[in-house]
Amino acid sequence: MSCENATAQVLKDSGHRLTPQRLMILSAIRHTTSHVTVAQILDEVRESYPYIDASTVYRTLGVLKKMRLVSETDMGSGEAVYEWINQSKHHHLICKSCGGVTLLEDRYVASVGSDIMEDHGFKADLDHFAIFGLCASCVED
Amino acid sequence: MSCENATAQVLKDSGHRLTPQRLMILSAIRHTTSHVTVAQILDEVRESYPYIDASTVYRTLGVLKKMRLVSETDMGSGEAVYEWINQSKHHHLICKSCGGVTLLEDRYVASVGSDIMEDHGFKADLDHFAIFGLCASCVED
DNA sequence: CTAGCTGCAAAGCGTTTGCACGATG
DNA sequence: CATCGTGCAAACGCTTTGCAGCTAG
Repeated sequence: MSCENATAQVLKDSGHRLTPQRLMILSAIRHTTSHVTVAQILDEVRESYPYIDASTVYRTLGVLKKMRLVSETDMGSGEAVYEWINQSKHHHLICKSCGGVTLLEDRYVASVGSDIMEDHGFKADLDHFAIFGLCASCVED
Repeated sequence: MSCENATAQVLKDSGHRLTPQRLMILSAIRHTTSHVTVAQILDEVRESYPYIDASTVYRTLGVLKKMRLVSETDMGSGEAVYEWINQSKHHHLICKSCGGVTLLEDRYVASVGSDIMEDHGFKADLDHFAIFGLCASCVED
């Protein structure tokens, strides 16, 4: 039993159909440690099923987004990245120089959210943040 | 003497040419209280000079970005927004429901930057942040 | 004069949409 | 068997690029 089985059930229960394509897309998203692009999903799925179309991936991601099973983040310039929403919130530090991605625990950001709520009544969506900058090794240059 | 004169001098000093188009683009950016899109710049400049091309605007913005005179922010889905970089840092709260934009003072975010630097050696670029969520009035629905 | 800027046109990119066929429940 | 999902193709919107002519310094 693979780990995306539970998700399959959730999809089914919500009135969506379970197709091979969707299972493969699901698998591609869950079998990465962090975020994926549509291109990466396509590459992976095409290894076993070459006829998958980008529109199918986008439409499936649309469903998963609406069900809050995946998050979409625009990392600026170009493709959006998608990530499985799980219990342990985290964020990403993206180096503008080398493109490296570091995980950042939620505690760095969490307090900001409650401060904003208190002062502005604004319910900030801080589930997944992309923070740009220069990583430790690139900052030396 | 208009307020973009100083900028004109900076451009000149850095070896760039001062063209009427650039002056008009400069004016369009500075004469807004907050951020502008390329489309808005085009609209404004075309009122006095209808032949301006989008590529000219993009190229000028590229120069201004490289000189750190304007910041580019991807507010997700669609056009990037550009903003004059000035002394008073701030961020934007963008309501996903009504699209309203609220200014957020820098102090909410500033401490996060130093924390990240301390723990990860990552120099986060937090000059201008776009924070999505639900504004006070939309959160009630 | 001559490097750099412009407008035009076209291409590029990620994403969305219309449509008829096929599969799911 | 009715609906929903798919692949294909084409369109979309924002942005970038090649190019020949023009212009600022």
